[in-house]
Amino acid sequence: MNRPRGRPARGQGLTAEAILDAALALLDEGGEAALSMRALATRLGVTPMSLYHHVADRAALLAALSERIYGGVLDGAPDDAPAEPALRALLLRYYDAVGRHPALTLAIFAEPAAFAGATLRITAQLEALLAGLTPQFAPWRDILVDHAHGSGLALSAARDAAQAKDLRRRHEEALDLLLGQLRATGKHG
Amino acid sequence: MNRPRGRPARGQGLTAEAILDAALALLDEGGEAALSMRALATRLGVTPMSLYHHVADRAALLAALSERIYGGVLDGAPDDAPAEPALRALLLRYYDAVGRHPALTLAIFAEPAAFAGATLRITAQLEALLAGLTPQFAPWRDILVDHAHGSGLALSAARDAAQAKDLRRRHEEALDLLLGQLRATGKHG
DNA sequence: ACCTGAACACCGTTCAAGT
DNA sequence: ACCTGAACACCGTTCAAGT
Repeated sequence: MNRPRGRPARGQGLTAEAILDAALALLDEGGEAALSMRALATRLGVTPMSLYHHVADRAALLAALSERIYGGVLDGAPDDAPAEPALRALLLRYYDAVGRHPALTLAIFAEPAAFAGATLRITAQLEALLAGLTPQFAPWRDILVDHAHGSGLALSAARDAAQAKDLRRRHEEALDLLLGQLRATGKHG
Repeated sequence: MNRPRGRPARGQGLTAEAILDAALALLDEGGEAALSMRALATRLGVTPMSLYHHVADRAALLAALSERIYGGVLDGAPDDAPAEPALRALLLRYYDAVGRHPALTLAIFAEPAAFAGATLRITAQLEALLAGLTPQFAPWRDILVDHAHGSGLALSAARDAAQAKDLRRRHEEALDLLLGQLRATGKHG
């Protein structure tokens, strides 16, 4: 394509924000394979190399997306709420984040470098809440996180919105089953 | 490279077996990114195109690997054993398969076509065993499978064999915690 | 500072040709 | 039947050059 080279005349050039928006859209639409630096550049109407002025490389792009999506999971959580409803709400927000962006989640699983920021903070918050409910917080932390992951990823196989809603309802029931067990264990364990 | 072209003189040419062995080794050593058709061909001392006479494409290769690894999980399970120990043994064999080949597991997650054979049979067997233990088999099936996945994948972050062993012990404890809850639920639920 | 084209070392897969 | 080289349409990333 014959695009003018050099810096564009006006100030509205490429931004990290716009790159992340487009990258997330590619990921959501076509899975990890669809998110290539070249496809991303094409979608933004730019050459692939322009991207490297705003993100270090593809791994950093995934890490930034992880921060954007999973960072939001911890926002808006009142810290004066009782532990159990707070735990339940946090887990459902996490499940929803996984379910909305399964390809991102899978990509992060394979990219240990992206497993640094928001996901660790979520785990820490989870542990803090669990510590107030049961002495055995480590196994419960794993069980609950794994369940959110697996159940959220399964959401991507839903045929339509109705089935997705049904899956979410069943996830919520299973979560309540687990939280009921946790409550029983916490009391006499 | 100057390799003789055409069919090799003796009968010991490339086999699907040898391709799967090498593919699994690449996957285990370097993750999904390391398993390219070209790297696989190089490791086997062959041109990339030779592979296509034995496997349809990369997706079929992953599906065949899935069948090899997860097919073994169901083998050697006596069907006259009581449901609970049979369930426990099946889940631990599944966990071990995931833990031994995390990259394969992750690759299959992203490749819906590979989610056909052995994994579905494992789920079916799990459901059959659970049906004898609790009326609520669907949520427990999800909880137990998700836990095996998550915990097995976490195994790949272990620094050494000692830590891996410790993680496995903790997984087993968490599994027994869940099975204890399941037993309690089954009785009065 | 930010964008460009050209280049390098890769991919998966198809095709026509060898034996 | 099974292997080959050449080709096509892709990758991520680096570099030197433009404005």
